[in-house]
Amino acid sequence: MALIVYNSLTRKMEPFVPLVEGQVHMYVCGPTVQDYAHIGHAKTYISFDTMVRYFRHLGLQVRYVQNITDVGHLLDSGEDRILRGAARAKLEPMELVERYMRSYFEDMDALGVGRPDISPRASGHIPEQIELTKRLLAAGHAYEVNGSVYFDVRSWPQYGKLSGRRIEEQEEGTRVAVREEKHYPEDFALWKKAEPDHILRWPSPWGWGYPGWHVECSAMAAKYLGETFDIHGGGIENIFPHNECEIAQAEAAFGATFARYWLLTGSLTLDGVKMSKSLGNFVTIKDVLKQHRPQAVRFFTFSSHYRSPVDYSEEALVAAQRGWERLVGPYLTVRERLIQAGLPAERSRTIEGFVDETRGNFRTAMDDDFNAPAALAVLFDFAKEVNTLLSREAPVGRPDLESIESFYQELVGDVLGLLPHAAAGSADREAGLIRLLIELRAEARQRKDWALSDSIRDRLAAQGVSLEDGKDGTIWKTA
RNA sequence: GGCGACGUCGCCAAGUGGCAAGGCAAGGGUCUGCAAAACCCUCACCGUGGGUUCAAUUCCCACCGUCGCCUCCA
Repeated sequence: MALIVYNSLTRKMEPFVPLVEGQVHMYVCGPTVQDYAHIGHAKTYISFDTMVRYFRHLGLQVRYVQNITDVGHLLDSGEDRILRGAARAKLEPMELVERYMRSYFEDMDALGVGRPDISPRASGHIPEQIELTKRLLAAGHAYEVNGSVYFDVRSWPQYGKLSGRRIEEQEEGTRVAVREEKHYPEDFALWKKAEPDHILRWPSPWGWGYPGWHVECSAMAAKYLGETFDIHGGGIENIFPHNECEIAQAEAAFGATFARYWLLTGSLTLDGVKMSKSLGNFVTIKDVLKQHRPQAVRFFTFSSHYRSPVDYSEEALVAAQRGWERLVGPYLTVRERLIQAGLPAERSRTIEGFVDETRGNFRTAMDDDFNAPAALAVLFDFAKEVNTLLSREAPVGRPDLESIESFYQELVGDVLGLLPHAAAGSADREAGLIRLLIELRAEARQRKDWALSDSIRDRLAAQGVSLEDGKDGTIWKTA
C-alpha cells in the first residue's frame, strides 16, 4: 500500500496502514437533518465518497459509517434545532427529521455519492449513548448536576490534542457564557435534562432527558467500527469542539485510541464567506442541480484538493461543466465508435502501454493524499491522446477502443463517478430514435440538402441533443 | 485576543531546493457545406522584505493580505 494521507491528529503525512489488513473502517460526521443539504455538504460528502471508491478500487474492503443527527443539536440559545424547526413547520419532530433525511439521501443519490454502509441515527442509539455516559461517570470523567451530565474536561489532560487548543487559552475568550451548573466553562454536556416543553426526551438513570450532540458519534462509531478504527472524517470546521469532544469521550470511556487517522475537508465558501446556517447564505444542492449536471458538481469538487478551502460561484461551476465535457468527450466518441461494424481487430501495443501508464500515473496522484486535481491532470493528458488518436486517418481497432472504454469506466466512472449514467430501458429507445434521425440527416447531407440537415440538427439541439460531425460519422451528446 | 490554514498566469488549480502540471477564458492556425468538437501554436518567474544555500516559488524570519475555528454548521 503506497497510499499516503495527511493525518490531522499528527499534522503529518503518513502512510495509510489499516488496523486490519485489507479492511478500512471509516466514520464520517453526517448532517443534522434540519434543513435542505447545501453545496458545502456536497463538497464534503463527494470527497469522502471518492475516498471510499478509491479504497475499493485498490481492492480494500470498506465499512463506511455516517451518522444522521436527528436529536440533541442545540442552538446557543439552548433551543434544540430539530424542535425549533418542527415547531415552525407545525410538524412532529420526527416528521421533520424524516423529511430532511429523505431529501439528503435524494441529493446524495443524485450526486452519485454512494450510500454509507450504515447510516445510524442518533435517536436510534439512545441506550448506547447512555451507556457511554455511565462509563464516563464511573471512570470519574463526568459529573451529574440536576439531571444533566457533563464531561469533566479538566479530568482529561489530552483534551485539545486534535485541535491544538489548550483549555487555559480559552479562558480569556470573551464569549464563553458560563452555564451555571457546569464546573468549568469548557465542560460539555453528555446528557441534558429535558425541560417540560422539550418533547424529544428519553428516560435515563438521571431522569428524562436527551443526549448531547457529541456523544452520538463516539457511541455509534464504537458500536459499528470498534473502539479503535481507521479513519474519522468530517469538515474542518467541526474540529473544535465537536471532534475534540468525540475523542475525549471515547478515549476516556474505552481507554483505547479512537480514530487512528483524522481526515478533514476544507470548508466551502460562497463569495468568500463560509456558507452556514447562522448566516443564512447557503445554496442548496437541489438549486444547483436545477442548473448543472451532477457530474459538474463532482468535477468542481475535484478541481481542488479536499483539504483546501474552496469558493463556490456560478462561474466556477460553468468552468467545471466545460472541463467535464472535455474530459468525457473521448469516452462518448469511443462508445459511439464501438457500435459501428467492421472495425479493425488488431490491437496496438502503444495504446495498451499508454493505458497502463496512465493508470499508474492516476494512482500515483490519488495515492498522494487523494490528490484529485493532479489525477484530473493525468486524465486530461490521456483524453488529449485519445482525441488525437481518434482524429487520425487510420481507424482505431476494436480491442483498443474497448480498452479505452474500460479505462474510462474504471477510473473516471468507478473511482471519480464522472461518467454519465448508463443508458437503460427507455433511454435505449431514445438513443435508437436519435440514431435514426442522424441517419436520415446523413442522407440529406449526401444530397447536399443543407436546409433539412441543419433543421434536424437545430431541432435536436432544441431538445438538448447536440450533434457533432466527424470523420467517421456523427456523435450525439445530451445537454 | 488565541489556535490553524493559505497567498502560484485574467479565473480555478497541482507542484518541486536546480530553469513552474492541468482546466476555464483569450488570441492565431488546421479541419468542416456551415456549425460544433478535435488538433497545432501563443499566454506566469510563484504576496512583500530579509536570511540560509553553489542554487529558493519550494527551507527560516518578519511584514502585508485572505480564510476557517474559538458559538450552531460538512
